[in-house]
Amino acid sequence: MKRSNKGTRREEPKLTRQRGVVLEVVRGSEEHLTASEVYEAARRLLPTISYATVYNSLRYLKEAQLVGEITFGNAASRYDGKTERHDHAICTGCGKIVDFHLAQTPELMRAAARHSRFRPESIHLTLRGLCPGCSD
Amino acid sequence: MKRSNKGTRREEPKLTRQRGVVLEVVRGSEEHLTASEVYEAARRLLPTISYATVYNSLRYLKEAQLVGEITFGNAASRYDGKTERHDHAICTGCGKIVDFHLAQTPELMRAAARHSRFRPESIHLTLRGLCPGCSD
DNA sequence: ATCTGGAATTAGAATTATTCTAAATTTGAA
DNA sequence: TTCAAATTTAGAATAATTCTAATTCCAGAT
Repeated sequence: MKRSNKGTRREEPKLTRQRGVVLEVVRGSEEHLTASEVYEAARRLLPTISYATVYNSLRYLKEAQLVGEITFGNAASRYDGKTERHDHAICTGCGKIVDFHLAQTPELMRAAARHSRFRPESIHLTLRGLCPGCSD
Repeated sequence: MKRSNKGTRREEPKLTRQRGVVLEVVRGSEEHLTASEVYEAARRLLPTISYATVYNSLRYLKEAQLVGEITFGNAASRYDGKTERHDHAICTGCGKIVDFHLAQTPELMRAAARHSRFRPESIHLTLRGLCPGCSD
């Protein structure tokens, strides 16, 4: 039987040309690009791609779990080619974002679920502080 | 000697009438209100208050550490009258936000700092999942 | 190969949250 | 009281994202 897929896509993702380009751009960057940065880069590979398609593709790829979306404060979302679960540090000086991995997140999620009485789905952890470059 | 106060206000906060009203509204609500909800409520207490002043006041109060700002995804910021450090769970079904307190956050912050090599300032933890009401 | 229906793409308009601007008002110290 | 600085105000401006409606693409059926 085929399951519904609300939020996450179970069926094999349909990678059109433009979605492929967007994925390639996100994966190909060391940094975490914004939608508009993705658009600029994607346009170099496929000049006819539209802004809307970049947004559509990013949403599609996110639901297919091929990219991650990072949101901080009210700033523009950034997209992440790394899909394994991980955490982020953001520099309060220059805005730089760094990935890292904390081993204790599974227990953390259980603890958070216990305290909140929520049925847990995911846990998101962000460190704010100064990156090595900004702390003199 | 008087210290500079970038981001946080050291001197005693100046509570004008409108700031007082905004603070009262945020503190007086069980929920975490958006700026526009704060505006609606504030206007009932002080009908001449403007939207811009609500935003200005929220920023001022946040810097003075009298309110907290919560941001999730690309949704509007919400404001929190509780200023002790705490964490949030957000329901992926209905959007409800619940506060809770995890004892291990100080160690967590140290671990995150070690992994990222950042000089830590604060740590933010969010559980996503289904609230009791939404998980049947 | 051609037709056809659904999905995807496109350009640009619309929406929403937030910040900015400039003028008016308030405040408080001299 | 007077004056400068801080605050408030209304509305315009900005920026990120979503929506709309028309067009194009593509896979499967004929």
